[in-house]
Amino acid sequence: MAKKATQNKLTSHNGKVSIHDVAREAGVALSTVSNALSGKDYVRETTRLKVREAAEKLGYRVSVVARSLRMKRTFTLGVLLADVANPSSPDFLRGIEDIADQEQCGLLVCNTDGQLEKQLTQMRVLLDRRVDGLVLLSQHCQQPAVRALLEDGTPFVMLQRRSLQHEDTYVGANNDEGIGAAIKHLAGLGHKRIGLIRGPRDSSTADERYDAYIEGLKAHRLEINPQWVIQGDYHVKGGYDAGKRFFALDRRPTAILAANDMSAIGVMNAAHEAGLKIPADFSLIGLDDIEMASFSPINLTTIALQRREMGAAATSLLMKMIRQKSTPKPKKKIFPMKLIVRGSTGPAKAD
Amino acid sequence: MAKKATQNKLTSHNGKVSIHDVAREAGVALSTVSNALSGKDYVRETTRLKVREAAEKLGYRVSVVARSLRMKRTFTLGVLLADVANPSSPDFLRGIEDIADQEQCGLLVCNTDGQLEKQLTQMRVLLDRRVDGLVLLSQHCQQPAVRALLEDGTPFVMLQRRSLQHEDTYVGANNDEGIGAAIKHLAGLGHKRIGLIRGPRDSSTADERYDAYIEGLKAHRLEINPQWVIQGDYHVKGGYDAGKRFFALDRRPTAILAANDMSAIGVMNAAHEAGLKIPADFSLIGLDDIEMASFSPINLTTIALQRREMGAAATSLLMKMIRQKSTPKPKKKIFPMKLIVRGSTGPAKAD
DNA sequence: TTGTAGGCGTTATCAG
DNA sequence: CTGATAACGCCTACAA
Repeated sequence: MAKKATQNKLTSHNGKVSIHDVAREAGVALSTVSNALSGKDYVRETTRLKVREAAEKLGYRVSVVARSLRMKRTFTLGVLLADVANPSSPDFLRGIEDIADQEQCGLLVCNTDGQLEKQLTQMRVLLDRRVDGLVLLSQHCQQPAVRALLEDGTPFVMLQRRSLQHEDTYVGANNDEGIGAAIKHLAGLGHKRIGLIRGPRDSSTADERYDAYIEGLKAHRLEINPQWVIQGDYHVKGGYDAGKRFFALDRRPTAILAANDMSAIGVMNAAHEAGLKIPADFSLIGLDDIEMASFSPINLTTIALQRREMGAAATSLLMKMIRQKSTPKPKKKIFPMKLIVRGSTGPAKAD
Repeated sequence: MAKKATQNKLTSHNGKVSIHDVAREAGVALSTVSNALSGKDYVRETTRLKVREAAEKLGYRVSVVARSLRMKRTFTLGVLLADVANPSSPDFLRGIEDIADQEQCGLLVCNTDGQLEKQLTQMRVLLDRRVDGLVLLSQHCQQPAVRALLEDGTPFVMLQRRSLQHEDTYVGANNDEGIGAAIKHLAGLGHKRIGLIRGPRDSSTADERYDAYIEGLKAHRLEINPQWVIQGDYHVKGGYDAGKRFFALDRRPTAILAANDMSAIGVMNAAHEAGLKIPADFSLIGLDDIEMASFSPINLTTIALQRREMGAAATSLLMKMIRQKSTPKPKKKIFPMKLIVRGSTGPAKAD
């Protein structure tokens, strides 16, 4: 019995107070402290109280890292996104946080800048930290290297982006519906030439929206013209460039559907520079409904996305997967999109 | 010697492969694996290679949680901010991330929504996870309860907010300079009545800016009028309300200095609603220079803050504190502010 | 240069 | 109901 060195350890706490100290203070066994504090129902109330008092007095705080090691659960979720600075990211993040908070989980947030290499690095950072699950809000979700990392067994959800080649749990939005409503709105205003600024390549969402655009044009028997589809990048600059290219066309669209609000803002910048008025000279529709879209100098008609709700839904799904260790069949949840008509759309100019 | 149960453990890895497995695969001792992988220079190169190969083959990834427990270092930083969704937050976050990444640290990000209660909860979440350090980008930094948590010994930096009652390591901006330049600019344009939308209470930065505003007016011998100082909250809504109150004044300012760009946007919304033109009817200056400020429909004259640089500087300071365990004297780093003249300022209207 | 033997702070499993 | 004791996976003296 005298072999353990535990005894002399009892006195020396180098800064942090541990469960040992609480046990000693409360005059109970170490395991009792753990049981009492973690709310085991078989602990006598008086004991629990005694323990709690001791803990309080000593300023004891559990070490989540020790607990994580033991429980093989870190109570931490990893979030991978292209760019926090994109105005739509924080809303998703908030939704994720809503659930994480209520599940006592922390959030490890990483940016990938849309670069595969960075994404891999960040995924490793997350996995090495043994996060309980991953929320992927980033591109490259069908790259082999990414998939390899995903095979690791850590539960994950795709949010807003997905891999068409894999059956993953996914939360997205009904792009058909959103784009459809936008085109219907424009058609109703008499627009016959509708342009599209595409989202980045390697984005499933951008693909879906493109398809929905084509479908929408067909549905309203509008002209489909490859010149009216310009590649964007979800950023202002891309929208600006696309806008300039549109304006340079001889037969140019009377309405532009932008990949997202930031692209639409880019178009606004370009229009301003070119002396074109919106919606007098052409109509413009964004997508996302970021806060800024509603500011009166911008006043952008756009297709709203329920980002916070989507983030929360994805995280709920993730938590479910984490809880029931076994991976049942992947779930999908598609949120509605809603057209918000503001001041950037108006009747088509008579030709 | 036959008492240890280590041996039968060697075969059973329930999912994750551990350093044990690598040791066995490589035919070396467990500690050698650790040494080899963590780059100890006394490991023979051939051994290191052998180990690396084995690790690769088995798909071994270090468990940062186990390492954290052992090393008493989690390689994780906690970031506390009022709101990720505020457009200026992500830029700070990026700066923080720049350094964290290069230091192999992860970032645990929490929102407080400016609520003391939430801030305390989040701080506990962070501290329980034994983050190596804290970046505080949130209010309430002089509340006793917050200070108590800070006493815990975890290194921390104040970014953009600080406690005037405590000597903390702090990274901020030169508010005098920024506000001074703005007022000089307005005075130069002939403005004699300059209003201010104040930042939230309990914010040191808002206080500093208010002081700078008063100093600026004095320096240019301009009228100081309490009616021209309206409380805002750094949000659009607060700016909108303030704007309306300004417009309702009988003798109203010909120029408004907003607490931040979001407040300024709020004023723009209010002006639009009231049929007032900027800068024809009054001039407006924001503060932050968020990306949006440069978009042509907004085109806001503003005072730029080097957010990303500030975030990075704060984090560098923090890392330094973490490394040299001892807490030397707190450092301060003040960044310049720069007036960016755009289209929201113009000559004062003749009275 | 490599191997051995703790122990970091918890929780879980069993005996009492 | 409470109390020993063994892991969890890793790092680090110290010994060989």
